[in-house]
Amino acid sequence: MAAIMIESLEGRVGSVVTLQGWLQQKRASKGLIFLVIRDGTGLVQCVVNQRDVDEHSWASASTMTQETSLTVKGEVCVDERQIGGVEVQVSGLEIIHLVSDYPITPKVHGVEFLMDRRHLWLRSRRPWAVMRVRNCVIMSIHNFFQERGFLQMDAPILTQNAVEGTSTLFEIDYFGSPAYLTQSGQLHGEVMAMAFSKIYTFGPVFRAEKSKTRRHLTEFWMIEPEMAFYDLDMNMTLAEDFLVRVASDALRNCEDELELLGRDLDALRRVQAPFPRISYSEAVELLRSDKTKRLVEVKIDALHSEKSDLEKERVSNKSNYGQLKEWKKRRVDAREIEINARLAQVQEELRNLPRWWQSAAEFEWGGDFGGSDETLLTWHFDRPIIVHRYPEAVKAFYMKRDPEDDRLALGMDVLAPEGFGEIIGGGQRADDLAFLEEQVERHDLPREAFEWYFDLRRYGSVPHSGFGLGLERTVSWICGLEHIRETIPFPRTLGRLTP
RNA sequence: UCCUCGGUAGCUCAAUGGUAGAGCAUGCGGCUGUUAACCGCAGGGUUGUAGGUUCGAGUCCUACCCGGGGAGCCA
Repeated sequence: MAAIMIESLEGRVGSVVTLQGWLQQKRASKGLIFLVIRDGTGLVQCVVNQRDVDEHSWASASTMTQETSLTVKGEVCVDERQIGGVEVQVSGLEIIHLVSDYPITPKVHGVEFLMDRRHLWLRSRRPWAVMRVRNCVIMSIHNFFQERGFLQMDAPILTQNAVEGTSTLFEIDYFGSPAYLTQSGQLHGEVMAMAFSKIYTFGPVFRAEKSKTRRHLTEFWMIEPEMAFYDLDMNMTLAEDFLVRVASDALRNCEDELELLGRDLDALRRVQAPFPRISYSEAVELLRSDKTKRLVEVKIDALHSEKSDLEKERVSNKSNYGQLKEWKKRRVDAREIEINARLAQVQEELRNLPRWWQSAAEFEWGGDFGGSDETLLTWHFDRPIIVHRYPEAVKAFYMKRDPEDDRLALGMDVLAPEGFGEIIGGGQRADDLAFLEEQVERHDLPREAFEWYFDLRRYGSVPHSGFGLGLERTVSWICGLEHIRETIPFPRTLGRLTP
């Protein structure tokens, strides 16, 4: 009999099936063992009753340890208490490989410990949910563009071009000459847009930024659509439709996964067009306004009352401690650890918020937004927002200038709500040869390397636009994750290149 | 590079300058419906490294190493 995948068990109530998988968890009492089996498509509890199985199967179930691989046979039964509503009454089982000392035990682990064992951690429930959402987001992206007639193209990874300065590029030796790992497929995307009108890239990019934050990877996947004959407004509308699609596909296909991750689904349901569009100048005003000040004050008050509640609870727990029974003391000890961890978090936020407000209040027109500024901006809205028309100095050399105000570039960023920040950056590209030549000179870029790019403006130049979406930041937002390193199977960060 | 927090048992964390502990994991025993099961017993430690202060240092001081978070930069 061929093995059945766990995800298809619901439709097989009453029939006898064979499953193959790994033991995720075991609970035993006299004459009865509960095995939770994982096969990548889901989890199912298998009940081994000593009365119903032969001696060999019973012995196997008894000795079995976490992550032992096995084949199990049994009848699918309805049990409302289980996830998926079914469990398997085991009639026989066979160990394939018995494990001893699997390092990731069913308890809380620290980040470093888990990252060092990422190759095993990926078997756990949270990574399972995240990787399934990532897969869903990837399919959603392809479907969105394919349905709209975009051509998928692969930009080169090895390149000579430094699109936004060389300080953040990984340099390699290319047969004796310097070359770089690409940090964007955009320039090559523009080439293909002039050949196919609407294209998108989907590939890895590399940034040698020495950033150690929850938003940064040195290797990540970027999606960059590029459209001939699109102006800034059309570009923004496309980005909007795109994110609405990604969020709704995730809600439709990954509700279980998102719930396992504790995601607030209502926040995702609010991702509907139109997104608020505000200009950079309006955003600056908003940052400096009393509205932002009040928002910060409300947050600070909430944190203060949470802090005093936690401290009160800690004191009252301590005062009763002596009279408690042993098992209750352990409860209190565990709760104390929880309280301490949350208090540390609250304390850090309380330290940060006044600084954030300070820097927002003193923000001067012309600068680029920092992470805290973006967070404060998104707190004003319940869905993603689009900020457009930035000062040209903070944007890339290839951005088109605003015909109505030469100080501005026709760039736009999409900021995800709930503090997740920038997930899309893009804009309308400069289509005038003389302007681009001047820009390359002003930015001190090697002119020779851009000759082929200039050709696009020599032969049938048209208005065109595009944007780049960071896949991992998007998955992070959809899943509601604290840290981007959980969104990619093998994250590459400052100081981590293994596993 | 800078700022900030941390490093104690396999893991997560406790411990006014005064005898290093708990939970989980592991092993053994108990329990026929468990949901991070529960109950009993047992083993498990060079408190990151090197110095210093002190009658006495996990705790205080100095330097270094490693890690978390943040700034800059960015998706």
